[in-house]
Amino acid sequence: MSATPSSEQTNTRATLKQVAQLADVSIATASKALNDRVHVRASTRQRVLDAAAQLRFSPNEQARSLSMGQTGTVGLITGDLEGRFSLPILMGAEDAFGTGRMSVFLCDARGDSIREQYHLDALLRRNVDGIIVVGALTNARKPIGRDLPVPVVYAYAPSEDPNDVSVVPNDVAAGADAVRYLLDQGRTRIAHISGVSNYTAAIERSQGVTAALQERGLTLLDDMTHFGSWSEQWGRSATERLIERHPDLDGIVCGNDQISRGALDALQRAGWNVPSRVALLGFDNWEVLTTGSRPQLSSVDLNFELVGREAASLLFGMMSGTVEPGIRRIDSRIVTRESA
Amino acid sequence: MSATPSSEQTNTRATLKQVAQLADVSIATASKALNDRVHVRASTRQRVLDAAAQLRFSPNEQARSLSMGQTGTVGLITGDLEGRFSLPILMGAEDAFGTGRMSVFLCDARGDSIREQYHLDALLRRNVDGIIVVGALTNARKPIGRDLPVPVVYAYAPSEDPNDVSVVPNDVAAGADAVRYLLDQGRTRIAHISGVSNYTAAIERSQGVTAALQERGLTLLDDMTHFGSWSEQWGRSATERLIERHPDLDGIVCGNDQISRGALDALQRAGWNVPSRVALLGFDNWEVLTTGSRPQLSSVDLNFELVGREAASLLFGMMSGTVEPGIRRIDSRIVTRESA
DNA sequence: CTGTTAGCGCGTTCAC
DNA sequence: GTGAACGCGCTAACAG
Repeated sequence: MSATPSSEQTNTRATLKQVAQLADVSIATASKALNDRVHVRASTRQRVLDAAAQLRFSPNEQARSLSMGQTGTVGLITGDLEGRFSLPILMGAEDAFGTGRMSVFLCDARGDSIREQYHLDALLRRNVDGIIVVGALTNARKPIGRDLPVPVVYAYAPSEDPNDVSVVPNDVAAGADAVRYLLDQGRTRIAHISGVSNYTAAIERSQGVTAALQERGLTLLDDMTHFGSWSEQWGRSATERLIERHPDLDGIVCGNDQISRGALDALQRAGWNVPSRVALLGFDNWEVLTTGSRPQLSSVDLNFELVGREAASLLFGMMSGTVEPGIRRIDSRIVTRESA
Repeated sequence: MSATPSSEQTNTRATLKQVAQLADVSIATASKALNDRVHVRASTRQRVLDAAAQLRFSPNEQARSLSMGQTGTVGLITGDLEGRFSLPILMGAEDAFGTGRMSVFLCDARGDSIREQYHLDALLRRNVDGIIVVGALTNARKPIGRDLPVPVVYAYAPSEDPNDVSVVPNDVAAGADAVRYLLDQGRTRIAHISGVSNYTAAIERSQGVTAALQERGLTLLDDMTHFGSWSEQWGRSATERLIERHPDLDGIVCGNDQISRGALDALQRAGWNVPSRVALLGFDNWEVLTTGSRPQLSSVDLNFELVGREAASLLFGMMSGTVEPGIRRIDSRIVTRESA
């Protein structure tokens, strides 16, 4: 068959009209039969179904949505190049929608607000039924538009406007959980090496960490969170300093898994065993980092898939009714490996 | 304004009809004016443009594509959960299409061929203008369908059918380049620790490695490629064995960056300096892995963005003409850091 | 130059 | 039960 030396496309798709002709009924009847509407005789319905099957008919969504007013598509606008956060969220959303029932336009704005507007316009022209905006950081962001004709849910980075609907990880609780986990292991001389100091995620986790310590009348080593960057290098250098100053150090809460890797490296070079002397607990549960090291790293998983799933079902709710505005916070879970 | 306690959506979008009424012309004239067609007086055109601006009109793509026969959308079906390969490809494709001109449906089939068919059907119902299929491995895969009504390009994993159009990294050349790079540094006692033995990527890189050594009358240490898994752990254990057997080892080509990290760890524990005693070169150039270690890892970048860009422009070509079938191979580039 | 007419493919009244 | 007729929003062919 397709033995043409160069690729070409001539196949065309069957139309409802053709199905109707083949079944010898009107277009209207064919439509009713296929959509399982009432007022159509069983035998007629069967003729139509057979004809449709024979022609491998499937309805043209363009035309269908033009008359129905719903497209069955949603837009996902992300600013997160790496996809570290937006892909799990996308997958969660796909799950919530049900495979194939709703199609997702993925738009990468690359942190550029002009490109973001461009994508937004394209999505509106295409009449998406809703939009999910995924931020690159957890910092609150400006709303993507005012009085849009479709519902919008903000995921990962909440909207600054309290009248919008947002879903984010619960960073405060995650920080507190991390500390309690270490405390329950009997660790009491705990340090916190975090990431960039103006990231909401870093700040809120730090608040949770501090609060959980206070609950038990404890404080952080150095009485502060050490902010720096999200890198292994920072984890290494910060840990080296801790090693010098605090021979009694017995646990570190690391701002992410990269910092955790750096800390592990520094501890091992100093001959401090992990986890027997110092326990290590990071955030993000990025498998390529956590399962490669020896010992493997325990980590707080922020459940991005759940964030996506919740965002999708909220969007669903807004499409067919009304939803309370505000920020939803999704709980995290600790994945135990060998470092803590 | 939007001070309602719960989110709702009532805004509706302006239609061409409304623009025409406001400008006091017929719908057809309005259409011509907005689409910059001929046969419309300058003053009339301006009236229409003003009206459109005032109503913030933008055309309904559903209706437009229904009459034009083109939707301006493409589908990207991927099986690669992590997005390690498909996201750069997606970004390359977006670039090639031009932001906003073409919208991309992202479908994650998760390696499940049933889900893949489901997504394919949905894309066809939505009348996408073309489809890019991104594999999870570089192994050749079965065509996604026969005689589809739209052009298809396979990226990363080529189609088994030589009449299809595929774009993949050039793994043989990448392997050869890696070895030549080490040879040019004066390394001659080179080992190759690769990944899973039935991955085309692993096999082809190995072929390139062997061939490039042969060019200079050399062979691999142990006279073979060491296959295993794509993990740090495998890199570690394989390297430990090499250290025992080959005190003259001076370079390792690692199947990916994770193996490279593992090798680095083993070498450093043995007190073998990198790069002065042993040079290390991996594949993939996954920054989170390569820039976190000390020394930072040099790596062969397989240029996934270029793969995506090429796939997109081939798709473009097929949409508006004809394209030679077959497999295109995209060249890699070596990113030099500190390990080689 | 402009307006009228006729589709694109489908869902949905409303007569018959 | 069935089918003709209309509309979704827009573009294209033809008259004026």
